[in-house]
Amino acid sequence: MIATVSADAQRRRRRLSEDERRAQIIDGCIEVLASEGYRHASLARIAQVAGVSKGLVSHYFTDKEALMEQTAVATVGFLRGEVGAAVDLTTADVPTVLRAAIRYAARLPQEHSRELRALEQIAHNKAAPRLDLRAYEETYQAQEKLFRRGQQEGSFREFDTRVMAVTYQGAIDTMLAYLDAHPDTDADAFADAMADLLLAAMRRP
Amino acid sequence: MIATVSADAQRRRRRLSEDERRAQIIDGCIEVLASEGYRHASLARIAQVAGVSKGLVSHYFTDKEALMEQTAVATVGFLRGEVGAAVDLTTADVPTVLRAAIRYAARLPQEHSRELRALEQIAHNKAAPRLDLRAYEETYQAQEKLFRRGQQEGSFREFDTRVMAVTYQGAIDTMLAYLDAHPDTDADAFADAMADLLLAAMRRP
Amino acid sequence: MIATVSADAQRRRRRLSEDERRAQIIDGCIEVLASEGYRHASLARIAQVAGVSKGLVSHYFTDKEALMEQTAVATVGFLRGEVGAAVDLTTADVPTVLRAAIRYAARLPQEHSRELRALEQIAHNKAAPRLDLRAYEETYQAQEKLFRRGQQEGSFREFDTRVMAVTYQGAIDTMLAYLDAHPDTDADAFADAMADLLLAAMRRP
Amino acid sequence: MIATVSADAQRRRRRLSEDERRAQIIDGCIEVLASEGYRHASLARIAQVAGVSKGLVSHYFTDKEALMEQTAVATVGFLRGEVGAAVDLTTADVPTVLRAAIRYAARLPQEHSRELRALEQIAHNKAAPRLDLRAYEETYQAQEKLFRRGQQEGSFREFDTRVMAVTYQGAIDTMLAYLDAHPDTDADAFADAMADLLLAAMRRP
DNA sequence: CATGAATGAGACTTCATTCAT
DNA sequence: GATGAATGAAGTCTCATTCAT
Repeated sequence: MIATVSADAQRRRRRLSEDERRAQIIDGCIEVLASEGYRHASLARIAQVAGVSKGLVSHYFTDKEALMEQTAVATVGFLRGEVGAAVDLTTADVPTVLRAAIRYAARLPQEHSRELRALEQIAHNKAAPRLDLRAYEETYQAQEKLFRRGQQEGSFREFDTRVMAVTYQGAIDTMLAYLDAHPDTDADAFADAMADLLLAAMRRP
Repeated sequence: MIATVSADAQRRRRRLSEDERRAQIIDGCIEVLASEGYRHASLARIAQVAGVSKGLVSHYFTDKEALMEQTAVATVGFLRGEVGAAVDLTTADVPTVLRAAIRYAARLPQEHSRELRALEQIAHNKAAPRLDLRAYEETYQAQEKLFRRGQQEGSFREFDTRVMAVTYQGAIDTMLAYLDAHPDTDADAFADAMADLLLAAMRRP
Repeated sequence: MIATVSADAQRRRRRLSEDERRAQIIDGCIEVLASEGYRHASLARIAQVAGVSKGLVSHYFTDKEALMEQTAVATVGFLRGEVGAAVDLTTADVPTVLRAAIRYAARLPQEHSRELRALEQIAHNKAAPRLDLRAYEETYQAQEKLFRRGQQEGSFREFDTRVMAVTYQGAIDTMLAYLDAHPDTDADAFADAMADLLLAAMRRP
Repeated sequence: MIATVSADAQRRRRRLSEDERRAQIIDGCIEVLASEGYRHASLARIAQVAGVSKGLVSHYFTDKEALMEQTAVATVGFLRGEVGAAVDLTTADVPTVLRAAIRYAARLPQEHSRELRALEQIAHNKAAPRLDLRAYEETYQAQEKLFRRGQQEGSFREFDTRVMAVTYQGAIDTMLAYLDAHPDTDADAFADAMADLLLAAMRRP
């Protein structure tokens, strides 16, 4: 949970700090996006789920677009923190890093399905798709850097790192959606198998 | 082009068969989705672009959701036909089939960017995500069948075919989006490189 | 009455020509402005009084500002036509023209109180007051031309024609408001008395 | 300035007397009305300009209408005081009084443009137009009394004093608006010319 | 006394859908 | 069959007013 206030949503006219209210509204926004989709994510519905009046949402967020954007930023930051805390990108060798990253990613749908779904809803419905492209570009570059390190360390063969980054990211994203849609799947096993496949694609023969 | 009626869209009150009308409207729907996005795809705008009255759209399609669904079905069928015509799934050995399939897919964004974008818009805005799951399930099973054939033929090593299918499909989908967003990329080279990577993941060492 | 459709306002889903609908809506707008003031002239109220749905108002008029502007233009044109038909500005000598104009103006509050009030409401609440200034400037110049003709014809003494125009117009406008607020007043007598006063101010002694 | 507190508007939580607070808020109200118009005169904006919280405005004034009405009353009283102090209505002969009054009025747009504009905004947006009528009635009667004195003193000819009062007041009001809209005009010269015209209308030939 | 967070009614506008022509 | 005028529900946003602090 990003916000821990949802339990008290019933009370009337509680006075909260600006940050608490923003978190509460953003949490409601995530909830509606995740469970009902962007189509039904009206400000009225979000306010209702957040346990807050419509007017208050408009008071804290200039307009709907701003709310969505800030929700996305907050959620990305939150997830990045979770992943970052779990995966050490620097010390280990690259195959180990990738295995850990894939394994960790595979657990996200179980623990943060809500946030993942909300993010996806925002990403595919926002007016300005340029931010998306930029965000992906950064991700690709970070991954390419990692792949090149693997190549320099000798564990990876030569391949086009950009193509690999697109392949890798596509596999991960699709795995997240698949695991979210099939909760009975053994996520760790699935992740390990996918890591095997991807590493087989990269490893020096 | 799915429909070949767009040229005549100007003419007024042409008497067309039901199928022609549906195709005309679906083509307008694709056009608006691809160039203006789901947000701006009102029935009025679709009718305008299709060169048809609003009332006629409602006459041929129960409601907006039905129009979107039928547009998706028609477009998927169309694309599947295009790919199927180009790739012979039976005679060649599996690695060759996959190379050809990936290469062909990579050319889709150039030739059918409109249809791909429209499909994406529908997929991420539709009310019922179940169709997606079912459609994907069929695709996964077809791919798994292919992978198992490769394993039986001896060209592929043992691996979890479901995980491979998810990996493979994710890579392809992401490639399509990447090539659509980066039109200057050499699609054939990109496809070949990705085929190398995926086959490296599958081949017997 | 500008529009003659108000009687049928009850019927449902009558299909009218664009011009008739515009006139119907403009008539409703005038009615609300005159009887309830700009404050209460919401699109919803106007639609209700016009016997039309809210949506139709938005269909025929881009936004509220456009509705108000077109209502003003239509009403000014209507009143100008009424006055123009009654007063011949060219043949008679200037004092006679002014007497006739003042007398005619004094009758407006009886016959077109609604239109006068509506115009006033729009004039004092519109966003761009520049049009007002321009409109008044034109009026002043037309009056100055008339006053100069009187001076050349020898019936008027020398005076500052701009100051006289401001005085004259202020007197007329105030008379209209006064007669509208005091319907029992004998409008013709009032007009004649005011014409006497204003002509006394202008006549060669 | 009606209130002399605006300089201190910055200070926080100053403890002021009730009257001082009211004056402070009324001054903010005038300021917003004059510079931004009734449309933008929300209580929030008025409170902000007055350097006071929204809640305090509601605390001192029952509702928005009451604030507007009291602002109008205070401003009218203020302006009347200014004029009254400058023009001696009793000692001098009537033509002299009128000349002085018109001249003084002509200076108001320079010195009290803010108050005049605010008053105009309130007058044209208030719910109850009855106050206006009553206020005007008093003004008319005072002027008629003056005109009758002029007739008794022999300087004025016989004329309908009510018509003259309406004419006179309309001329003055329009002059004020004209001078406010055309600041480059020589106000004294304009006033003298208008006094000439109005006195010509009244004087015994 | 004073604040400003919070509410909720209502304004404008868009649009899927209906139906007279 | 085909049109597009008309409807009305829903959405976003504003703001006068209330009330916990």
